Amino acid sequence: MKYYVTTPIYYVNAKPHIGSAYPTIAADVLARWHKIKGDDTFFLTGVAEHGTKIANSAEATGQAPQSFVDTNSEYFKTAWETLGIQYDDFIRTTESRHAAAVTNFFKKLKESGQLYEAEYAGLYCVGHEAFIKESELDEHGNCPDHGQPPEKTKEKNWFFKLSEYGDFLQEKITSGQLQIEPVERKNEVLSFIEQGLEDIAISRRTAKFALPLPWDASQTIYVWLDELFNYCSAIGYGKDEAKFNKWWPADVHIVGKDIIKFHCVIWPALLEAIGEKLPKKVFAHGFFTIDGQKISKSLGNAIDPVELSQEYGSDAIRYFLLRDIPFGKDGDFSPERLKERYNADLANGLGNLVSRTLNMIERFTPELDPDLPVASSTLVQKLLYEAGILTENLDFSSALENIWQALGVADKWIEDNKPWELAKQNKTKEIEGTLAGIFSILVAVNNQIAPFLPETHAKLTKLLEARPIKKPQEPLFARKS
RNA sequence: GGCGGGGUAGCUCAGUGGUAGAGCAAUCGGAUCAUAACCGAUUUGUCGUGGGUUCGAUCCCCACCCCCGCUACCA
Repeated sequence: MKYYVTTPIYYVNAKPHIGSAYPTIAADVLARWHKIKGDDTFFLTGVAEHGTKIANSAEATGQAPQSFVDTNSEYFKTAWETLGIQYDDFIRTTESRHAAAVTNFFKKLKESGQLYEAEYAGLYCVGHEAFIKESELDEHGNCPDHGQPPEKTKEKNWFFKLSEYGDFLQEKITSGQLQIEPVERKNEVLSFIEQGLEDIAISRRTAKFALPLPWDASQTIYVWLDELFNYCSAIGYGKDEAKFNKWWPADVHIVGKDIIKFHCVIWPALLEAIGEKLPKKVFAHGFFTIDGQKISKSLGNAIDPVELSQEYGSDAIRYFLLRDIPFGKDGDFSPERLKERYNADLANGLGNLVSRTLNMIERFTPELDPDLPVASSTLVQKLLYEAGILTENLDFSSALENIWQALGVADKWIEDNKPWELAKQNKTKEIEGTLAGIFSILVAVNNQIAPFLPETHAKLTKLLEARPIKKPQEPLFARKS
């Protein structure tokens, strides 16, 4: 089986923050899970580098746009490396492979007969140097940022006949050929489609730092469409047909809930227009607040995942984000909560269990051969088996909950059998039975945590495979006070 | 305004027509192999407000209050 998973491509105007790390970690876990399972897996992430905002930001720092995005995209690569993200490809929309693919894509679109030229009437804000939505205006009808009324402007653009795709999309979504999860988001998309779709302008006249429309040099390609196409350009669309056919369609696009319409309406309609298959699933994750407040530049409360993982380790960040907030729902991120989880689950839970188990084996039963088969707990087997299914269904928090319940079974088992008492009575056989059983739970748990906590998995594997078995020199997770 | 989701222990949430549960936090006890970690017990709740149906509602109905999302072309 092949498995193709993508993240959104992040806008390099800002540095990576915890919010962009979130879907990236989720995608990484999924990709690792499928790789372990033996699926032929491709995990794509990347950055979006075109647009007027980028051009303006570059100008503000006195750089050429290209060198600006060259610098900024590196921040993302560094952040992902720190967080243990093992992507298979990292696409940048300013790469020539992307530009070439997008050009092909637009030629195909034009040939499809789904494009036409028309006037686009909109509210143009001079301060923004861009069109502004009516809903964005303040109560006086002014631009909230620039305090002046926008001009009603018309410009000639190329349009895509999105309005003709309502029935098509509805059918694909309700039939499940295009899955949208969680279900709230699916309903949202369906109700949006029911209101009637309008055609969309796919080119711009005033945008800066964007790809040219292949047949009309006065227009640039609407950057959103340029960006959406990354999912295809990265896997060789129009260039390496074998590669493209191997991976497309995507098995899942992981996206933020703010961009579902681009992914669930515009994107599938465009794909249909050029005769390509639709992605199988779009999964929208929720947003989180920081200490109950929205993440915003003006509050300056954006959290740098690199700094955070220097304090707690990247595995702890991965664990926290996926365990504490059900994937698909909104949540809150606070340093206190992270510490609580870290201490309760990682230090006291997993770390301490490993420590006490290996220590007892070293002290009481150094002769124990843990590679001999033992009767294992059926409860643990069930919990871990379900954890696998939950992971595959992107229910990461429940999967981790199951795994941690298995750890609880092990702790209880130790408590019930009290190996230290048996040791006083020299009941070696009994101790061996208990400790071998606990050890087998650790082995099983270690396998299940591999996609979530890759660093810990590597450390624990070393500990569990060492012969003779020794207690860890350093705690897996040192408690934080 | 329209459509949709939600208001349950300090926190995050689950839940059913018969007067409420989990995890974390807190308190007490046990244990001592372990990262003062582990195990057990316990506490707290007018289950948003006011009505209604019912023998009985947190769960059904009505009204109201509050919060959140969507209501397209900034990405």
